[in-house]
Amino acid sequence: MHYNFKEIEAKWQKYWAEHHTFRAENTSVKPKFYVLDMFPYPSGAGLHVGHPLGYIASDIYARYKRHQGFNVLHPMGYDSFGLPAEQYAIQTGQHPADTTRVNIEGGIDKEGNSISGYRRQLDRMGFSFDWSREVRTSNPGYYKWTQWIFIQLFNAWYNKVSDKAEDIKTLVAAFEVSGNQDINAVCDSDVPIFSANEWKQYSQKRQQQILLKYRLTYLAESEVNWCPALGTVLANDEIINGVSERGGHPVIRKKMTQWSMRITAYAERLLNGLEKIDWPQPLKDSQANWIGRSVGAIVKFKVISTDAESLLEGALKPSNSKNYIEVFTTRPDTIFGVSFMTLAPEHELVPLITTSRQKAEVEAYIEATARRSERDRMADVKSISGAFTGAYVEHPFTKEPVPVWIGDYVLAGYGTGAVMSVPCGDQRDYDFARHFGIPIPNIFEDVDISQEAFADKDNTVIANSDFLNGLTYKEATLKVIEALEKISQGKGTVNYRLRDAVFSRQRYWGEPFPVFYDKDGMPQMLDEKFLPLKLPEVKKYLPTESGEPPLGNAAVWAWDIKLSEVVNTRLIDHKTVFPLELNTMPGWAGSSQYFNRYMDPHNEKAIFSKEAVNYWQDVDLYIGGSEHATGHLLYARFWQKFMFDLGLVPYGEFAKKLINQGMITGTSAFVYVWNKKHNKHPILISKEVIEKAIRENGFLYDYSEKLDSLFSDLKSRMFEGRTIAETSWKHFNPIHVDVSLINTSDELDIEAFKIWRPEYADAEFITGEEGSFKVGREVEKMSKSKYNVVSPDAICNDYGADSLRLYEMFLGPLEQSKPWNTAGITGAHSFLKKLWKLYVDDEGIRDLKAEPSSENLKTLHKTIKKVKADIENFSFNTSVSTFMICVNELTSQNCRSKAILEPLAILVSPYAPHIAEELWEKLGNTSSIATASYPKFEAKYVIEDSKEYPISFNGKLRFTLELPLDMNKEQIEATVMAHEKTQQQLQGRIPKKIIIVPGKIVNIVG
RNA sequence: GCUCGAGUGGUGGAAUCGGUAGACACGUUGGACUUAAAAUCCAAUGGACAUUAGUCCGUGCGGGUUCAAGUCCCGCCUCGAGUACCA
Repeated sequence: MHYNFKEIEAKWQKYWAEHHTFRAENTSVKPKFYVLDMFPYPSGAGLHVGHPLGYIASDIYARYKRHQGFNVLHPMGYDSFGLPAEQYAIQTGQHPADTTRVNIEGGIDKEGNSISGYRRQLDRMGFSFDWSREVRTSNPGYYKWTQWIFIQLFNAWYNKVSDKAEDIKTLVAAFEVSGNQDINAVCDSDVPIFSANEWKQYSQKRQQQILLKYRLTYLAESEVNWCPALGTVLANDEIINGVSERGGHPVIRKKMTQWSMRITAYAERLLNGLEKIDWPQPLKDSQANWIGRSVGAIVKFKVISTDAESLLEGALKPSNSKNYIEVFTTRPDTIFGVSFMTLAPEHELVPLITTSRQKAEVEAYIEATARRSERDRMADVKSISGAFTGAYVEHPFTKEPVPVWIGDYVLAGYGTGAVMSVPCGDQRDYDFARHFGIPIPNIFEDVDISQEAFADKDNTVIANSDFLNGLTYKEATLKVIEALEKISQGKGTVNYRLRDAVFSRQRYWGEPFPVFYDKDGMPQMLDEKFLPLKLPEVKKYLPTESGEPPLGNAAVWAWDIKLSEVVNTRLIDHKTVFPLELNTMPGWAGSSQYFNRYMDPHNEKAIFSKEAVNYWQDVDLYIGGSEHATGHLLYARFWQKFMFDLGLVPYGEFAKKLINQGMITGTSAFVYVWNKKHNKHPILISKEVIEKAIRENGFLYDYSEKLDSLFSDLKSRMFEGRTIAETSWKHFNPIHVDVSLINTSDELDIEAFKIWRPEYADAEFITGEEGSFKVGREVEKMSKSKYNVVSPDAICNDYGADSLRLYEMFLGPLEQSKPWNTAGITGAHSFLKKLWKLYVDDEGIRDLKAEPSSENLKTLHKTIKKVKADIENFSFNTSVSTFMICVNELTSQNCRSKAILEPLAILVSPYAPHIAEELWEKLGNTSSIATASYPKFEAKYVIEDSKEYPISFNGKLRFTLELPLDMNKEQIEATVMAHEKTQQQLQGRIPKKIIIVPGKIVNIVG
């Protein structure tokens, strides 16, 4: 009986589905274990062999935990809202829901392509997912709860005193008692101070406007890139040199009202929480970086001189006495080095303080910066630009006037949008000062600032700074903050780089907001009991002609508060029928709580039941890509903390441990084409021919007369100051070849290639000596356009899922990126065949009644120990080697013992579950191997009584010597010194020193 | 620029605590079986010199610590990822 993987794999996949082998129960006496994968976006291209890497690792872990007696939750679903489906809909008019369904479930797309579907692809790889818990973010039954969370966020504010989110009602109650004077909340910066009485007298609309400044999700004006010609908002990377990538239309920066998430309220907790979770350090670093906590001070500079005095009196003073300009600085110790101040061009005070003389220049500058996209502005760091406003502020200590400039190196969105410029201590201030001829006072002791600024905090000694002279950075910072606080012109503060997250998208294929706008234009939440608010049908998936998002095309998209249902937009009367929100939620909305929904995915009454979340608690192991470091993984942590504040989940962090699997790259294949105009037909040259010619002759023209004539015109150029190899290769045009046309020895199937690429049907192929045509290979990202995509289906057909699983793990460390090379899979496949042969011969199951030998037991227990340790360290590649070693040893030991082979099947089962089930059954077991208990390691079988000692002389290994392990140092020394080889090495010399580490090494020095 | 990773045979990689560098596999070469191919099995495989021992060199580069360094320390180089005027 040979190893018929096709039959075996189909048989067990069917068995698992029919017996619900991997269904997790929400109540169990077993301990729980939650293994989660990042769910995929179901694209039309299907999975390639790179995608399942993480799924295989998590599946091995989940199966291992089942063998260990855990009740394992290992779910899978689809992040099925997203841009590609929408773009496809715009092009073809097909509903994204339909194409998405086909991408998941399989079928025929509009071009007649047969799509096998994610589900079938995943099933073929033998994953132990509990499919009864599948979620799809685009299903109304799922996004109902995404909308529900949005409503909870809207109904919450962040109380800094309790340091958590609270119900908005508690805020209203506080306003009614004592206004907002004593409220310490995370809110917009422009909240006016009001008393309880004032609050009560505000109109309904005014009250709502104020509350919006406190809510955890709120409407705010955000700047977007608006393209009037296309009638749409563009992402930064869709703009090149200020015009749209497609069509070249001008793009302007425009303020638009958008929903935002007040994630900044959680900045500190998101940062601190990182210490509690076992996530990869690089990922934690990048989150910490993204949050960007910096400690410094806010300093207030009084505006003292501008000809716009009336404006100062009239416009600045009443709103929070803003005849001061606030800056944020991390170096308050350098305050005596201030020689100017710079504001972002968008700073709200710029128009108010600019003098009439400078007005034209400042306005021109502002306009010029507004025209540049944010990306251009950031990309162009080198050129220095700015303008003087004509105004002066007063230095808080010296009382000297300080000129106020604007410059686009100051970002409106960070800190206060204004900086105190200390050119001697900051390179950007230094460059700006140099450029505009502003003085650069030096406030550092013994530092030369004639060439560049001095920013080395740790080696700072302050000078020329009044009461700060002689102090270090730390001392001066403390002292200056104290002094600023005394004169009420500043205070120590913490600033974050993290911005609130814009939550609106002008797209169709996303979650609709459960929001309508009342007669005042204020947002109102739908009552929870009317959720889900389903995505409406539209005729077109593009923005409307008036520039509204695609939902503006929906005919039935208004909310009737009497009927409590969605009605035709024509009925909008702003009395009982109101317009619904036209934006949809961004991609990360649906993925920010899916891990909790898996605990109780069919619950219609609640996002999940208390019982379910109390049992499953949190994710024990999460595996996914590092590209989500500052997106999904940060937002999900934010929502989890919010859910924790509401008392819905037991922990503020959703995943204890996280592993980033590396990317599997493709190995592209190239042929090299010489297609100069004087060729009658293209000439393709085998790589080995080119290499041989270069190796032997310096260059190709010596190798072939025919080519010589073609290349002669280039001869002279070819050697010009470059290496031969470099110049030579330049004259060949490499083109990608589909990797399926290449055999394991990198040889091209020429006939197949001619069929695939008819334009080369009459090409001349210059082959190597044995008639083979070798391609060049290079590692690149796996992508359709590079023809290096390998599909798991093809591998399953040719070698089976078990081979695929083993090989993907064998490729290298899970977290590392590594190239795919199909040729190598034969190693994994022949391992499985060898394994099979241990149990089965031509007739069927072998007679396995033999008593295990001590060698057999040693091999088995060595393997148990190593594989167990490897799984727990996520070192799956080395455990595959261990299996190979084990099977090689048992084969040469001629092992015929069930006592060895039965536990071995369990060890292999997490990695290659199909063959393990089949062998388990052949051994006479009637139930699935999935929950068989994991073999126990017994040290007594692996105890060695001797060791082959390496004997080194002066650190160099000269020979090895087998010695009993119970020998002590003295005995070892005596034996080694008496050995003839030792004497031979020493040649009569007396060793200075003899190092003996029992059980390890002997080193003789001298 | 900043932050974080990583550099080991022809290739993917192993070496868990400073203790025999290159496990395991691919590829290559030679052999067996076969009319032939596939499959399978056996042997060799870091480099150089010597081909009987044996010797030297070798983990990106240059130093250092140590009886002993891929591993630890100092200074560089290269590649990759993230981030980008963050005051």
